[in-house]
Amino acid sequence: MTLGEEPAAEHAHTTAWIASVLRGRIAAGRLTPGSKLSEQSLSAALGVSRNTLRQAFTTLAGESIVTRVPNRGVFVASPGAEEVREIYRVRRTIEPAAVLWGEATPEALNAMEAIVQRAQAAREAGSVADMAGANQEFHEAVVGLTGSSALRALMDRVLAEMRLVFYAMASAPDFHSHYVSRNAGLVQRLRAGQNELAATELREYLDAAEAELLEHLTGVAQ
Amino acid sequence: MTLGEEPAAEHAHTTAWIASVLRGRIAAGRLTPGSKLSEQSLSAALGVSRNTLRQAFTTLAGESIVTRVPNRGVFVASPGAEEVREIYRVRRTIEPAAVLWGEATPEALNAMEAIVQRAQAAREAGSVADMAGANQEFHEAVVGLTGSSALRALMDRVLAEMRLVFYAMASAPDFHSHYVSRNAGLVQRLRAGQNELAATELREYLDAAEAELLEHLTGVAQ
DNA sequence: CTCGCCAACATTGTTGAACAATCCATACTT
DNA sequence: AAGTATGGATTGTTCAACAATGTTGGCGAG
Repeated sequence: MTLGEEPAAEHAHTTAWIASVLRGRIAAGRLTPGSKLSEQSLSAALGVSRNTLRQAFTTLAGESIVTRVPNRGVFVASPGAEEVREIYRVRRTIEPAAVLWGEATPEALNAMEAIVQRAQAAREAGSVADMAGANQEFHEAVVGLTGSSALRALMDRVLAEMRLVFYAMASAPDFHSHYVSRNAGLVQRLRAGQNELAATELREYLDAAEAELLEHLTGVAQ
Repeated sequence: MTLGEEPAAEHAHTTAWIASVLRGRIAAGRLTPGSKLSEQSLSAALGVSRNTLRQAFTTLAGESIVTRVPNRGVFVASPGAEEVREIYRVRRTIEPAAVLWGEATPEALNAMEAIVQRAQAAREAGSVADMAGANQEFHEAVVGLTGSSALRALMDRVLAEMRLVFYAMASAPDFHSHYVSRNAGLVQRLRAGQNELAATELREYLDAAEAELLEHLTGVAQ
């Protein structure tokens, strides 16, 4: 739990294990955007060969969690304004499509409503992290309506990049709380079978979120 | 050295180079679905170390062009019925969304129309390969309307998997020719600003294509 | 004093060999 | 003949080395 790495738990795929460890550290904010991941130090710290670490790097680079600069090394991705725009291009495409054409079964809607309630509870408790987590879970559930694992994986990557955006921002504004009630409204629309209305509202939602994020991003940095 | 691999042109990123070579061979059908990619033979044939070949494998596995079975090796992916369903879940989500909400600029429409004409010419010339290629290009252009490189990359992967499906089929039916005229109609709808109609027609289009493919697939194999 | 060149250093990219772990196939035992 | 044991082959991982490239510092010229 400290800083040491002692697991040494022989795993089938050491490379996948290492990749997941790094993914977790980045997601948890222990490795901030822009940090350099030195092969030498990391291989020593994790107790694996430089070679397997390298393999883990290629998988993480494939997930665009990490960027590779030739002969310079790998760095934790530090998304800027352009990356944010790209993120919302993706979200504005697949999320409304999911609510419009996805299979909103009663079970799926119940699960989404449960997530919304968890987000509301977290908001009232003042736990920003939990609220942000529940919010991301909600949007993942939205994409899950398509039933496609590939789209879900893409959304995972996009949300991971979103987390990096938040870590890269100096000041962390109250970004999620505005949107919790909108999520609740979205579920209601879907329950009523008003999919088209839900889709257009979600697109406006995403437009607003992107604008807010971009404003905060360009206002602080660059 | 079987057939011509002699370049040995020192490339900046050997691993990326090797990955693209394998990608090309698979796309060209020289490596058919299910084939085993032996580390020993391939590393010798390509003139690279087993270690770098391994790294190239991880990138290809990330693109799901290749599947890795622990302690058994890597094989060219051989998509079955379930994979086809997944492919069309993705396509049925992002392609209609692209025509519905994407920016169909005049230049983009002109480019799409040019692709359609190339497909028609190939059909009349009887060149199935060219027609199939143009058809895939068309759908890539459709996704390109979103302006998102990530969605475009996803579509690339999906189309690569589609190619594997065709290679895996014993008999190659005339699959694409039915749909060339539909593509032309789609462009017309977009030119007229009838995006919603275009989207619903595209969804029906994709439904029909999936059904036809599944029928041929389950009829022949399994 | 500043600018540009140059050499030493550090890091990454790639290779080859080695060993453990696992799977497959053959041959052996009962 | 059926099940089991043994051997070989392939993959997974590590290590040590070298080549290629980037960085850093100092040096001298202007």
